Amino acid sequence: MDTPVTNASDVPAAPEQDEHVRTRLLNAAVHVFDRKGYASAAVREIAELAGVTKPALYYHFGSKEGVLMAILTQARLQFTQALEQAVVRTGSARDRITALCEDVYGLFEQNVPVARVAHAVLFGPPEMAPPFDLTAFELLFRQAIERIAADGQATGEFRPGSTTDIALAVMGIIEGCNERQLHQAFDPVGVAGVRRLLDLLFDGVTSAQRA
Amino acid sequence: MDTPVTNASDVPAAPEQDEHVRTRLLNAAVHVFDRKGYASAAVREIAELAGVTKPALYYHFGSKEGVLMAILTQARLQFTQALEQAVVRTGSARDRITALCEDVYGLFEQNVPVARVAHAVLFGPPEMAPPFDLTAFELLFRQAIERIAADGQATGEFRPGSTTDIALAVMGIIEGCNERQLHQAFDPVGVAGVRRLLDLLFDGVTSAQRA
DNA sequence: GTCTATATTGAGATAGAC
DNA sequence: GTCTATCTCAATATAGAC
Repeated sequence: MDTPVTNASDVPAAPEQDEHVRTRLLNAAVHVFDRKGYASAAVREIAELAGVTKPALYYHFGSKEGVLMAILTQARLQFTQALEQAVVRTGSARDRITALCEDVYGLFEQNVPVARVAHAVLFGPPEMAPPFDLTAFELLFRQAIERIAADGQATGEFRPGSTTDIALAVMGIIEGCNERQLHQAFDPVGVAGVRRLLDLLFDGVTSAQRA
Repeated sequence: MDTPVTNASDVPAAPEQDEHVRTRLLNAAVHVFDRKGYASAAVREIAELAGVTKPALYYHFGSKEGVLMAILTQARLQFTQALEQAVVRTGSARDRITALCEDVYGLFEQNVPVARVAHAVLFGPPEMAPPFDLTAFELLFRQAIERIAADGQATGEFRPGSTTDIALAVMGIIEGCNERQLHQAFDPVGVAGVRRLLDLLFDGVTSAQRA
């Protein structure tokens, strides 16, 4: 409220908030897209939430679609970068897969609104938003698991078999956990739950392994 | 095309199709909702696809929302009924769970458009459509698996542990398989894939079970 | 860069004839 | 029950001042 205005040289008057208008618009858009859905979201509401008016939004992003594209581009970059960093690890194949999955789960946990918007676009109708490839994340994730699984099979830690099947099983479990934190009506399983479910997959449900 | 018109007593003129208007509207709505999404779907397009005009739709369903509700109500009934029938089975716990999952996967496989619409509503923004409880299916599915898993633990077929964890792992794998057939860009794994992934969970990924 | 004011289009819903 | 014609309103986007 009564913060003194610093007369920095190239900083224009931003009396209320330090964030740039562009950032405020993006945050507001994520919030509104998340609650109303992209199609039902009103540009007016986004602008008001950001404390500006509609023309400011159109000045920065060109269109409502442009706002969504900016959100998705940023999210895709952030997620893939975090995934690439998480891939390089040492230890047993089991521990490496577990750590990777915990990272991915944590990534969703700390970005629930963006993840929900991205999830809606990924699984939403193709004619709603223009084509935006979000499968890169899925591919990166799957190939990382497949590579670790191949290592595990080479050392004898894992039983032989299709590494793609292993990756699909792991990703299914993680996807299930992620959807439980994306959906309001379900209780999130938490990181501990992720580890328990993965242990189940590694060790098996039955009491005796078959031939 | 050239089917002779039967002059049934109380059947009004339906020259082109035998289906009642209500059914044609529902099918058309599923198709349009699936492609455009509920919010972006135009009532006019639904009516045209069904071969009628807008007032006919409003006569039968009252509103665009009413059409969606009719679709979801019918889908929920159909899915829960099929699930209840699939639960009662005999054999080992492993076989019962596998058969149940194959049934659920097949249910989605044979109703992809409806499943996509339902999935979009379930995971879509809460303020878009009025609240419609689709979690009943999830609950029914989970409890069925938990019950079978408890049986398996009682007979010693399954290792002791949380039956909820077993259910969540199984459902995650199935949900992953279902999403791969709901999404256009992924290759469906098929029923054979479902079985392979479940085998992986039952037998475990590692070569030796730990204490 | 951001505003006020407005253009323009499209969609949900309805009135009333048949 | 289904149609033609229309109402009403909200939403994207823009023009032009400052």
